[in-house]
Amino acid sequence: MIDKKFYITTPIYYPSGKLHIGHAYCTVATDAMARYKRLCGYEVMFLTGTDEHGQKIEDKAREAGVTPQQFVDDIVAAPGGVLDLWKLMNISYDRFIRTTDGYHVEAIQRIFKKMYDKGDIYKGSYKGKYCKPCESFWTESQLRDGKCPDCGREVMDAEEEAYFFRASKYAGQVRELLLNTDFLEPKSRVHEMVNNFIDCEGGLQDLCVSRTSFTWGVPVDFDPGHVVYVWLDALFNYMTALGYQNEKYNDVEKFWPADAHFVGKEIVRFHAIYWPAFLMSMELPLPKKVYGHGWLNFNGDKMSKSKGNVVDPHLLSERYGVDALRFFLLRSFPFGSDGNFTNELLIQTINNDLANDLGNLVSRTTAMAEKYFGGTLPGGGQADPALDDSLISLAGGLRCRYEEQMEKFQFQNALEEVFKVIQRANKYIDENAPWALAKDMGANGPRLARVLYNLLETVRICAVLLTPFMPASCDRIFAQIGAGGDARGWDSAAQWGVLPASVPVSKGENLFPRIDMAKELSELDAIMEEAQKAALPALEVEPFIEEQVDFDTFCKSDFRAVKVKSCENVRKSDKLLKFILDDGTGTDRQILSGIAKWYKPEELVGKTLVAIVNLPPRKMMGRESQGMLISAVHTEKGEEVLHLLMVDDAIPAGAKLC
RNA sequence: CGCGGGGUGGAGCAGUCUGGUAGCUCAUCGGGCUCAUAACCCGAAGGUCGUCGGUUCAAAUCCGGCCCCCGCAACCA
Repeated sequence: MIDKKFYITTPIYYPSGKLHIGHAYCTVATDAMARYKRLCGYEVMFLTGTDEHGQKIEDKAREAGVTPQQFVDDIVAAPGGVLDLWKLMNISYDRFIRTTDGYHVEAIQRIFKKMYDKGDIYKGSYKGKYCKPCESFWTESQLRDGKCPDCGREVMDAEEEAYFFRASKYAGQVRELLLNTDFLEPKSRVHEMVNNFIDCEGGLQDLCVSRTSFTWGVPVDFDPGHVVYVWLDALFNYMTALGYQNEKYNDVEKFWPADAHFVGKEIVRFHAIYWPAFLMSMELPLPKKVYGHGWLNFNGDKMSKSKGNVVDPHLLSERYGVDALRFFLLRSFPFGSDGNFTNELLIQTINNDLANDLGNLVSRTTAMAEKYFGGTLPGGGQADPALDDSLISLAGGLRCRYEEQMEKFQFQNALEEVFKVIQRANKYIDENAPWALAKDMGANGPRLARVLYNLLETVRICAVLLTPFMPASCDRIFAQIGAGGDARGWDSAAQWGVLPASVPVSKGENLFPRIDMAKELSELDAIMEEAQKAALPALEVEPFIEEQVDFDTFCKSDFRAVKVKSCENVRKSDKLLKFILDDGTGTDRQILSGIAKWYKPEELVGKTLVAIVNLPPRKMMGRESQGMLISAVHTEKGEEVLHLLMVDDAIPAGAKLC
């Protein structure tokens, strides 16, 4: 008997902030695969979730003034959170695991103990660098120029007691697994893993699996002070969610080993090396496949929060429809390699594939069925093999070609096959010119009915196969062409003539409205620029200078109170203001200052300011500036803000500041 | 020499493993059609496949040198 079970997972995402298009990409791919397998008749378990422990969450929660649990609850379960996003994107997960769930925590403790008892986990020390003021522990590679990446100060050697997993013991077995099986795909990732982490100098390193420097994690129950460090905690989610080492669920027998873990390329290492090693240690079967997909760049640049160029899936879903976004992600990029996300490509794909080809095909077909036959085709019809055969054979063989690509996770190619058929159908309309046939319904009615029927069948088959990608839109297509339940299934996608001849057809609203590219691009740019600004820190000040200045040097700077006698814009300059100042000497002092962006000249006249007066004079725009006015500067939302230092008008001109 | 990936008509990509007429989508130009969402269909122009050398009857494809871009090496999918 064929095994008709299928277990597939996404990574569990780290909820330290809002999820972005990259998370959506992986999840949509997994969802399409899960839906495809269900369509094929498999009993599917589709797992996703969140990885909620660790230092970063602890820190972020402290910043936000809430407990770590409140912090992750908010990001995961609150409106606009992870659960909402998956609901919005029509993600059909069967189970959602949070690593803070009680059953998972207990299971991890049992697993940790078992590995410890077996000797695969041992106590050692984690050598690294410690920054005392920050109370932070860093690895050699985390340092920036040999100093603390947070504060820039010197660090010292330190040791932290920690438990380690004896990965080295399994290095040989893992190496075999990677090199001699298709456990890890795409193949190109295999060499990267083996060369970098197994065949490297020193061989596969043991993995640190506990920490004492923070507390937000699964406690090691037999050694207080230690919490289980991320990967052991996180990776076993794929099994605890089935009920491994806990009583909450009971599906290990049924679904383990997993058929596929979809993961981003940055965590391939953990899934391809440590995960199998953990399982070997526990003497458990290994998953059948780890698939490392690529990343989406944005306009050729890596997406990152600090660059502020992350793409928001909420925004795009709301603007263009969830199905359009889902389709775009899987149609445009080969799943195994990086893709370059651009707004232009998004709109282009929606317009060309969905609006022009698919939407318009459905639209013209249903419109003609209504127009010429009142929505109900007469039975029979007149076939014409010379005209019909190439369409029918292409559509008839589609499921097979599609399946071949889907089984390899090549969504892009599977969709390509579907769209070849859709394009062929548009061409078929041209070849048969139904509008010409319709001019003499008496003579051509049966032929016309047949032509339209063939189109409906083609649309139906394509819609069945597009269902995993665009479930809601395909339902609308089925409704328009009158396809009932048995005309929507996997078997029916390989059969021609499933729709009854007299099926009721109705032209509904346009499935995918065409988008005005120029208008949309400029609006999107504006929105993203806005978002980028919002992502910048609210308030920033210059880092303090570490180096000390000796007192004598400081005293050499001559700061004086000065009164503004006049102030005007400098011609041909949009930055400079020219000040004539009373510095108490009786001789006017002229200073040029690049602050026109912040002040109007007239509002400064009469003010008492502070200037350094013994700087060497300097020419600016042909005028001499004899000193510099002192301002306070900081950055707000990435924008520089400046305030001139204004002091009490009771202070006489020329008073020295010291 | 840390490790990987990539450089193919104007743009974005496939093809490279398994040498043999260089393919797709978009954009451009010309034509057709009017059922349809100014959509659809046909045709054309445009590439010495980063570079230099080697193997071969034959190289985008195999081998070697060089140049350029990107990623990983640290909890961003």
